[in-house]
Amino acid sequence: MPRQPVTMRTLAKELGLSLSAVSKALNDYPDIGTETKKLVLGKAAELGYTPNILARSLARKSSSSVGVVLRDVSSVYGEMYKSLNEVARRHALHLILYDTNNDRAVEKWCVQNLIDSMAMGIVISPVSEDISEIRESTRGRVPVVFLGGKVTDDSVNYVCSDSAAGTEAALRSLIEGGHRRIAMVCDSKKSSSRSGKLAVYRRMMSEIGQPARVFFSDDADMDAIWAGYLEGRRLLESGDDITAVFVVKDMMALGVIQALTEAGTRVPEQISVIGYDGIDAAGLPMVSLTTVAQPRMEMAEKVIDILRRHADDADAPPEHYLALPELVKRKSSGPASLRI
Amino acid sequence: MPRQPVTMRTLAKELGLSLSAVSKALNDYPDIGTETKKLVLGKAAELGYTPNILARSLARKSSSSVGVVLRDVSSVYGEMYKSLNEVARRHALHLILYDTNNDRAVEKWCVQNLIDSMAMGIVISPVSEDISEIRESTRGRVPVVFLGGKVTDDSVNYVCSDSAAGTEAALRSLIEGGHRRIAMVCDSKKSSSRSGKLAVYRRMMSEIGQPARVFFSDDADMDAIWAGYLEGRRLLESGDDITAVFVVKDMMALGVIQALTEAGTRVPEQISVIGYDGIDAAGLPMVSLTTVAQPRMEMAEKVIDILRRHADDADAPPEHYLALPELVKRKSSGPASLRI
DNA sequence: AGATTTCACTAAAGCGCTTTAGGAGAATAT
DNA sequence: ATATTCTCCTAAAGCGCTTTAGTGAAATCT
Repeated sequence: MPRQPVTMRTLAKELGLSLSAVSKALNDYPDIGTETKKLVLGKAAELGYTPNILARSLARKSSSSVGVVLRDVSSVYGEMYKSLNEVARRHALHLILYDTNNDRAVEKWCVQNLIDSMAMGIVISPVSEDISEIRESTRGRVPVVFLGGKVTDDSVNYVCSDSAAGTEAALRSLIEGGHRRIAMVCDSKKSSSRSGKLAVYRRMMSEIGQPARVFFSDDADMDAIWAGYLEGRRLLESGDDITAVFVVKDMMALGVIQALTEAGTRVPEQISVIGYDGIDAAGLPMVSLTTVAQPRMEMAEKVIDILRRHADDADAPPEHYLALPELVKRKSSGPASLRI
Repeated sequence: MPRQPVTMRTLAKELGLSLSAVSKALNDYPDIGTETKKLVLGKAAELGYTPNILARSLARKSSSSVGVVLRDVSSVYGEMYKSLNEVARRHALHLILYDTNNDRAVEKWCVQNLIDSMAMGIVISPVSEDISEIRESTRGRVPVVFLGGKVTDDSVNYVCSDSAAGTEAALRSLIEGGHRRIAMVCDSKKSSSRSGKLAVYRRMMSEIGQPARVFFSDDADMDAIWAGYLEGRRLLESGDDITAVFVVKDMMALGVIQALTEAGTRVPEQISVIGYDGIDAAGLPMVSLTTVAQPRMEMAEKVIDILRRHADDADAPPEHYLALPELVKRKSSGPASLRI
């Protein structure tokens, strides 16, 4: 028999109490008797009462779910979802995950939907650096945290890894390994310079008295691994006798490696490769990519943290968090002395 | 100025109509005038009205969000999320994704939460094959589709790949490539035999007059890649002169390959390896694992399909869908003649 | 012309919960 | 003894939408 759901009304009836008394007991209000509270809680446990989240959210005008809007769930940020989910669960929050597939229209739809579901917050890795539309539709209604280096507008909340520090760590490890002719492979001119990776590279190259050797892949729509592959080939054809290369994205780094090994260049014996992101695949034994990994749990915690603070106080000042990434050394890089 | 949200009441006031008229206009009811409908729709567009999803769901007693409860989001089913999300969006559905981390308590919490949010449906890759608890809490309240081969109880809905067909395709390709001494690596005794993979293997081995060479890794809590690694070593130590191996999970296959290459056995020249699942990583150039890939889009469509049908009609009979997987040949397998 | 049907709309209850204002009774103060 | 404060509870409005029952006017039928 499909007994019908037990609501607050059921509890109230059973105990001869008013609805408000039950509500107060369940929500730890101050003006409720200790005895009554016990009674209500007992009955609730007995009847297996669980609050209807929808009704509660509607009445409270804010739900307990946060929207996660990603350009591509099969990216680092998708992999960060696991951490995000765990942190969220600890705070009894629910995550609604959207993959916008890099489509601004879809992105807008997702954001609107989240607003209409009275989401408690939105974390988003936006399609474009132009976030005016997102700001427009979320305007004051719901706190937003931008994820990843795409947005570093100080008037909004954002969490990303400190790419300057990460880049420096990667390059320093190469330089300390004796490398001098170090190339850099970037995805897009804009994002690499905005995040500071490019600037750090330029500075460090000039510090060791080397020219900057930068390879740009500016075709946004290309598969990252394939983009990396093309740049790997260009790098080989450049004629520069490069001994190491720093790639701004792991996926592209895999493409670079592919191009190198295909041309008979051994990694890391002839050329060391370091990526950036710390994707799961980098850790596979047959991949074993040295990479600058982002501290996922830390970032996830910070995201939820900021969201909660801004949910409590709509006028809280914008917050920014730069997580310190960690260089994870694997088999794709080594000292320059490996060279024959 | 943070103008306050425009609701149906706003529209009604502006147009001098009743709330119900507005609702009917927006929801395509039959008993509403064509003119009025136009007026309402026009005003709605003008004021940028969007319905409050929470209120709607509460009133309708069913929401437009489906819960996706996965044992591990970084598995094949996590990778299927992208497809699921796309199909869902086409039907204006929202996906709430949970990672249970293989914990039954967490799983229960997730399911309960979905019920309390009046989810329109739940798709779940359950922690355990004992789904009594799940059935108990969802009992009639919400349609559930089980994902993956763990559950094949005909009294519930499930969608998974036809592992018998997949296994047959993999083994046939090996046999046609001239292989005879073919081993099989399984994760757990139960799941491999329940899904039929083991039976097919046994049958096909006997058909070519070969003994079954099965390696079980029964430690459930082990990292799949490491589990595969161990079985790979056992396989080498077995002394059997094996030329090919079929592994029931891609992640384990990667471990097997790792063990083989580490021992100086070349893949596929000396031993061919075929996995099962079709995870993204299998397609990476440096991995290039031959695998039995599940048709994600097709399965996603079927899942949503079943859910929708059962949401409309609570008494619809249970449905089962076996998707035909496809053998994707890559560099980890080849004909036996490669052997020196 | 009167009875019946159809059309297009409104009123009002309800979904399950929160929250504000207020009230009865007991405890303390004057 | 009355006035004041607490304490614990209730009543009722409200969140934004859906949906059933009902109503007056126009259209159709006999």
